[in-house]
Amino acid sequence: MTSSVRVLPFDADLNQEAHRERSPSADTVVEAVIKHARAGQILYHENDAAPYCYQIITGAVKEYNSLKDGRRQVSEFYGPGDLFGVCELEHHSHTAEAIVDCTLKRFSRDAYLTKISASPDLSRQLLRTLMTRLHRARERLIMLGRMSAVQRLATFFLRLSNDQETRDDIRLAMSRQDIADHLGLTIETVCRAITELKKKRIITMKTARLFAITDHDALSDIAAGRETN
Amino acid sequence: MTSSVRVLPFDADLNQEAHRERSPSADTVVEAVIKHARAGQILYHENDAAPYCYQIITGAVKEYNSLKDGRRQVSEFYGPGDLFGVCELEHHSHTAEAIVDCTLKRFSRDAYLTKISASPDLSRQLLRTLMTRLHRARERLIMLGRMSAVQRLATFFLRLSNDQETRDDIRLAMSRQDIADHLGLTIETVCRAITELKKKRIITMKTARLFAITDHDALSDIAAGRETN
DNA sequence: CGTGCAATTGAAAGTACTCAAGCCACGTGG
DNA sequence: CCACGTGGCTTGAGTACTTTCAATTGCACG
Repeated sequence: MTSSVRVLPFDADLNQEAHRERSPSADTVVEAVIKHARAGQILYHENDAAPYCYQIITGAVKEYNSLKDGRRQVSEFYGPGDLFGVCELEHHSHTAEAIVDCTLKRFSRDAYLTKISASPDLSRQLLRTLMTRLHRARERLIMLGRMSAVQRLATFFLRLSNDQETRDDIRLAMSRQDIADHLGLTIETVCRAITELKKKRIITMKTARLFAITDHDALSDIAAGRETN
Repeated sequence: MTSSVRVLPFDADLNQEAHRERSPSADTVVEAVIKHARAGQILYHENDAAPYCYQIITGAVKEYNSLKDGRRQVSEFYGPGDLFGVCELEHHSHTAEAIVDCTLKRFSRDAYLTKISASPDLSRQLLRTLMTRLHRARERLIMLGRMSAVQRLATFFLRLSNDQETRDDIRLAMSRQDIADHLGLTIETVCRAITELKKKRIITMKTARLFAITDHDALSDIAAGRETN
């Protein structure tokens, strides 16, 4: 679920609507160990040495940075198939935490990178992955710098919807707080934005963590800033 | 000047204060052509094919995305020595525009990337560069998502100061509008934030485009959110 | 010494935030 | 089986900060 950062083979086009990166098991490249993590468990901290990277089998993980005042910036959510923990230098640049119970493949980051850099093809692919991630981070810059609360939420929901196979219900693995930390908002503002979308009958909340997009076009309009008041 | 994205050799440490990437002339890698650009000239547009990348000899360039409503998000400013236009896929993901008259080296992006991916060492370096850029983009996410106007400006000024050799006066190549577009603010808010810093005697404006940091510590405090009202 | 654009300042409006209270689903224990 | 407590979510009221709109000032240039 959510934004994928899968690594091999890389066949997404940056200019496509849904630019996803696909990857087969990372253990086709290096040997992996299966790990389990309970909800809330931290896989690694910001500034920890980075011996391993991970691929999610089931569950969901958030990656964030903490500020001294306790606020957090969630840079990415990862779901089944997603690979994370590779795109850093010797030390992790953020904290990774399971948001629900997870099953993960863990493998050596060094072995992986060595394998990668030995092959021009693979390194080209990893380069592309990084470029895509960079591109996305910059898209998010626009979001945080220029979009209103409802716009951000609409954009976020659209991405969830894109990343998901089923066209219907969307399950939120993350809490309101996590969403707020991702969108650069407070939890209250997220709630109010959700309420606004509900009132306009653009989305329907079945439960707090399960909803459906009723009017996909209207949601796109809002995300794009073409309000159809 | 400003945030450097130099490519070879890469010896910066991500966890250091000033994480700069150094690079000798890019033409040590592939042959280059000298180009001139006048202030305001666009080097390439968002979504253009990306046959070339550039290295600045003199002058300054801004890299931005435009929104349909005319607003812009400036993702990066580049100055002498900086290399740009490499870290994209087949198409440029932003527009590059000279903000003052520039002298540039232009060279083939393909040749450069091919050369790079042929060498495990070089590709490792480019990987590092990309990882660093990604890290910076995520730092900026925190800025746009969580910081107040004055905090953003303080952070921006500190970065300018870090990137500059001379400890004293800092010249702004970019307009207030450019700064606003970079920080996710309006031009008026940028002015007011500058005025605030002036009033607190933390900076001194010699002219609108030339200033000095009078109280470096206070500026750091503000940037970090430790207001010493 | 005008002209024109960039920068600055002021006043009013808007949006998100803070603080605080209410709601709801769920699990625990009487 | 129900009261109670807990934690996450939602709503309300008031505040703070940024934006918007509208002048005004300042500076470079002809």
